[in-house]
Amino acid sequence: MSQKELKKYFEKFLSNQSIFSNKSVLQSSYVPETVLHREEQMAQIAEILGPILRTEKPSNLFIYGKTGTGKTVTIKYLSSMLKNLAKEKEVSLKIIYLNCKLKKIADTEYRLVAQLIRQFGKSVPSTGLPTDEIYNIFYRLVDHTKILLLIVLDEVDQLVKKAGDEILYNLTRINTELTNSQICFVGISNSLVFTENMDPRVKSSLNEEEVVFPPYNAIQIQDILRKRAKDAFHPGTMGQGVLEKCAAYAAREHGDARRALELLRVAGEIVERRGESTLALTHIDLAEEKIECDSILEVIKTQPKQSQAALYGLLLLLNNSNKIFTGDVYEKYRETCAKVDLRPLTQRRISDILAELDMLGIINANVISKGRHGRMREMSLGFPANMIPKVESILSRELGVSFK
DNA sequence: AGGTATTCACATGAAACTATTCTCTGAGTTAGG
DNA sequence: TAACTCAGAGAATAGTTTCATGTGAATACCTGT
Repeated sequence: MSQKELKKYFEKFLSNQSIFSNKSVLQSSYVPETVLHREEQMAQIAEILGPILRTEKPSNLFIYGKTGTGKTVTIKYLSSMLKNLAKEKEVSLKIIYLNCKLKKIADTEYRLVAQLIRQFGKSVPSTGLPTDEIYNIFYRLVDHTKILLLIVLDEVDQLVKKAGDEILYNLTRINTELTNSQICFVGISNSLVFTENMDPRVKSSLNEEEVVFPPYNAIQIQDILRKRAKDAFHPGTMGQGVLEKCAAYAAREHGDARRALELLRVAGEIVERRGESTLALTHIDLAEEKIECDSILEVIKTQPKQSQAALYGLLLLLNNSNKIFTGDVYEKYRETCAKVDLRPLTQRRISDILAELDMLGIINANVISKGRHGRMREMSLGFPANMIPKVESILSRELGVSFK
């Protein structure tokens, strides 16, 4: 491309008035100045956390609700409010928000405590210290001055799933060791049955109060979308029925507002890229397709080599029949390993990898029994057939082999 | 025919092992006074 | 003698392997009619 052409391209981009006036409003990290349709939950939480303002330790709190039901937004909103009030009343309050799902940050016991320490502005090694040492550092740090500490653990269920529930027990026990300060926990969980298979000791010490966030219905999502769209887009760029359609999509997925917002944002980006001026219904369909496709490709791309090789083997079998079984995949997998010069893993491990791919939605797997002929996974692709070429090209690039 | 027992080909679980990354410690080494 | 280097020990963590046990139903094998 010549320089002139390139320049023209950029100029076109610039002259093209964007339909966004403030795109960040649609990003998931955005905290709006009012939270709609969560009045009841806010009141409950405020009541539970209220004692903070009298420098008393409130009960530990658990918040349940599926994704996109406003848990995180609500708690972030309330904590900034609490911070301001505490400053007014001269209560020494510190609120720490941690997302336990973030890999390499807060997804194990050690890292969680280390991250808490970092929030106090002290740095600790990311590895090399024994766990109780890190706890001791934390104790000293917190107990140094009298302070009320509110720790918000988002997606705790992930943490417990990965590292067991003693973590929570240890954390709650910190309070008994402290003389000056006090710590209060707020756990946020996607799964409603999260505490069910937890150790009863942990349960009783942590789960003192709980608030449930029900899914939004279509009307409520419409309200939210309308409000955000007003801030995010220039007036007059929104086509007839677009918000309603977005809301309908999201409501179908257990009222996930985050999804609806993402849909709207991606649709807007499509409109922008095409140089069109209004967002129409067809863009929503395109956006949905794009989100779906992108997320799957992204997941595949970030898989370890071994998983990719297993998937590659599975794709090789696809041409022959629709029903694919574990043994065949393993065989093809070994062949690919030989081709790519990869040390083949045991069947045991591949079994787990296939289960993981199933969890990720890349494939669909069911365990079936063929009677005398054994028990195995019956697998099929988890994405539409028209995506196969894209997946194949990613895999051959990652693995350095070519499909035939 | 109807009922029971086998058997296949993995699934699923638990524990142990491996490799990597990182800190800390103390012995040995070096350079300057 | 202080500063520096470097190997070794110990931790956390992710990814595997090894060993052990579980599983659902098609088939083989009885049983009594």
